[in-house]
Amino acid sequence: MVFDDIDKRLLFYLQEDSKQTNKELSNKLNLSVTAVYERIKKLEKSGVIENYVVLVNKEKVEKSFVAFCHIKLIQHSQEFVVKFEKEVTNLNEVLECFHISGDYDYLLKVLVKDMAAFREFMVKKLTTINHIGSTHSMFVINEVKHTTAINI
Amino acid sequence: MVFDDIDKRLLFYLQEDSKQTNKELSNKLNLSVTAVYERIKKLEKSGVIENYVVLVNKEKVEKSFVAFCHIKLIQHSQEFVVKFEKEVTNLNEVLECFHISGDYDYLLKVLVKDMAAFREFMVKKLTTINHIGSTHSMFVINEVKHTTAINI
DNA sequence: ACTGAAATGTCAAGGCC
DNA sequence: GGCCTTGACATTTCAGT
Repeated sequence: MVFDDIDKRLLFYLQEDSKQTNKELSNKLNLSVTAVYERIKKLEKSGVIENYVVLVNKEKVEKSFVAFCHIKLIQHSQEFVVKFEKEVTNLNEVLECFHISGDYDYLLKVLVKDMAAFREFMVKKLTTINHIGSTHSMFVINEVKHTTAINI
Repeated sequence: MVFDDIDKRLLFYLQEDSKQTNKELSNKLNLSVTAVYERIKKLEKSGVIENYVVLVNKEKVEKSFVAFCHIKLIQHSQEFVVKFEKEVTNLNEVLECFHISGDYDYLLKVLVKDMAAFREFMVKKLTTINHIGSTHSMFVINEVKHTTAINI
């Protein structure tokens, strides 16, 4: 699918605030409401717009502790990898999991209440997954920037 | 603010799909439309619901390359830190930036088109920021899990 | 928290560059 | 092909209970 400048601006606005009405967007883009509507539908159908979601303030729901965990597997056979990835995906404390280059195999972003909850998570959940060799955790002291908006 | 089970379920649904109508939500929660409406307003006012956004498919907009960059500063005076954090925040390739514990000071999540674009980003943007000591980059081979939904 | 009603928004149809 | 106007229908929002 091909974007023009209007599509890019539209995506910019929607990534900032998806609750704007088509009327508000039509004013910003100097278009009719229907034109905006049709462009959005096209972006949804083509899969560019993947989803509409609410972002929740993690402090307000008592999930203030963010950690990144490096993980190395013992072995890298297809079977082990698939199983590990599936089990990690099922952990709701794990918001993100990436297979990465470098000394470790995976990088996980973990969100829990506090350090005690993190310890609990490591001992009772993460390290009970088989085939994990070593782990190395880094704790977030401060979140400097965090956006879901892609610059298009 | 105190949540009951209904609020938690409501947040679960909204974190999955914020485009559901209050009517659909009222069915799932066995409430009236207005009750749902009022609960959502309360969650917005209290700041639990931070924002409504569109999530864009990064492959579809030619941003398929994700890297994590560790950064160490030369010095850690207030002045240097503030300036570094401000400049990093202004880089649109940087989606996330965390001040972290461990060998490095910061961890950045960078999103660009490809390896060539990443090189460009490092040479022309990131390393032109003053006071950066050393960097260490890790490349994402595969995204195993990525969600914005917090388990409440 | 519910009902009911006004205000507002979404979306389809048809016509015009 | 993309844009506009119109109008029907759905949803949001708010007052009263």
